[in-house]
Amino acid sequence: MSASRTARERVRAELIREITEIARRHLTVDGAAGLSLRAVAREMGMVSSAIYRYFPSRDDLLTTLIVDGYNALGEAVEKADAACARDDYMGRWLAVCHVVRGWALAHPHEYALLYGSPVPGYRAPEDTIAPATRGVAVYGRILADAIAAERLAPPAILPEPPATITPDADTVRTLIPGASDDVITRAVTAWTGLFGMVSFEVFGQFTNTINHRAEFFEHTMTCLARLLGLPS
Amino acid sequence: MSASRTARERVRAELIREITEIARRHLTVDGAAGLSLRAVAREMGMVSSAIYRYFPSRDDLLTTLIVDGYNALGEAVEKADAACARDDYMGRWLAVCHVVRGWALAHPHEYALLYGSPVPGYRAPEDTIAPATRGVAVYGRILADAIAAERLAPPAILPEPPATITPDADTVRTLIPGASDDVITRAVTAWTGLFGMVSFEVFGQFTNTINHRAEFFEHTMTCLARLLGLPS
DNA sequence: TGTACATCAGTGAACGCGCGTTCACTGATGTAC
DNA sequence: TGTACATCAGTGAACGCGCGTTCACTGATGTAC
Repeated sequence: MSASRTARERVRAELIREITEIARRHLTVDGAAGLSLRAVAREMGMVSSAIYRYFPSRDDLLTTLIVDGYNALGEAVEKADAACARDDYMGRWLAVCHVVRGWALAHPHEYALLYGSPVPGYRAPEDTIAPATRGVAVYGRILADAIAAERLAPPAILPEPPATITPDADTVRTLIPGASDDVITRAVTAWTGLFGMVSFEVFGQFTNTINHRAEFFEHTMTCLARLLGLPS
Repeated sequence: MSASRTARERVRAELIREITEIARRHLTVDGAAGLSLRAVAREMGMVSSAIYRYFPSRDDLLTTLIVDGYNALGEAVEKADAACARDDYMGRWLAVCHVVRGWALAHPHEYALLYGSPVPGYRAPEDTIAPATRGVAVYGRILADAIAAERLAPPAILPEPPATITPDADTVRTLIPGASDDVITRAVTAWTGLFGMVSFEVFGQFTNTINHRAEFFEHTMTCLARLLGLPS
């Protein structure tokens, strides 16, 4: 009966969900290198070999965590953007910044998994690429919208980028249609600036130095937006 | 005899050097989490317990590697800066950027140890703080020199930072005497921008996107310098 | 509706591995008289 | 200069632990006639 097959499959899906949930929690305690199938199985009340009914290997579990992480962050970014007025480009950018920072602080080890040092011995499969671009796609749309509305006015304080980088700019341009090479490089600068700031905070580089981190972050993100030429 | 004590001590110092060298090489293969005293001992041709004559624990070895890493990078930064004309502030900044990037690409795992995700279960002792500031101290001196020579002219495209961050700015100001809160926040933005860019490249975020990385880096670092107001 | 068969989940033991750290010990190297 | 003693380096065995993965197996759950 297809109804009962579904029943079995639903239990199966639920268990997969439970395993990843536990694994994710273990991640936040021991980091990626310390993620252990046996420990997860123990917490599931299963014998360690039973996990292999659900994940063919430890690396597969890790891949699932990475994909889930990108999707969780990507979805949060999409929602934050969607909650803003379409023509409030600065507001949309800041909303994205805040949600990235908030998510990273709430899930530091997951953030480290996505944007920190690569896990030794782990090679990310193709499946991780698409979810990884969800967040940056939103960013591209904000800029593209601003360009289309002729509201992007980058201050003329910078030299033109060298023509060498045009092929790379073309790649990025698929995310920000209509952007000049100059805007593209500014956009990459701002985006890496966002993650540089978040990484410094999450990885502890601001300890004993910057303490009013929310305000600092807000202001520096505004700086980057101005470099980009976002209005207001 | 004090000469022979020195002989013994020199052998000892040499062995410590050799151990850290091997450990550093293992780091570049397996990452920090995979650094193993036993593996190092094996390569030294020693029995594993012999290592304990030189390092009281694995964490101590790790601390040594971190301190050495900060010192190596710090020294490289100092030298790169020293090789520039004192009043070529832009040149000095770019020299620092290039040496950070070059060192990170040459020693990705060491870079990850210093600026990547923290090693799970490892807590950095006080000894790592001083060497950690060597690089940023150079950066501060460049800006302070430019300010003193009245050559720092940040473009007036940014709002003033909120007064809340003044206490933090004061802390940073010990590194950049004479800087206003506005300059301080720009300086932090540029510095995190540098490390954001280097981390993205070293940790693989530019794969399949940015390929002319040296040119891209050079240009974005120039952008950040202009935001800072460095001349020429 | 009832029965024979196939699928699947989970068990338990095992393989082979590596790890950090401790401890009693053997020799060799240095020191003090 | 020679000898008794102290210091130190390195050994080898052991403790107790955890890991990923395989494999033959037992039951339970579903499927087809």
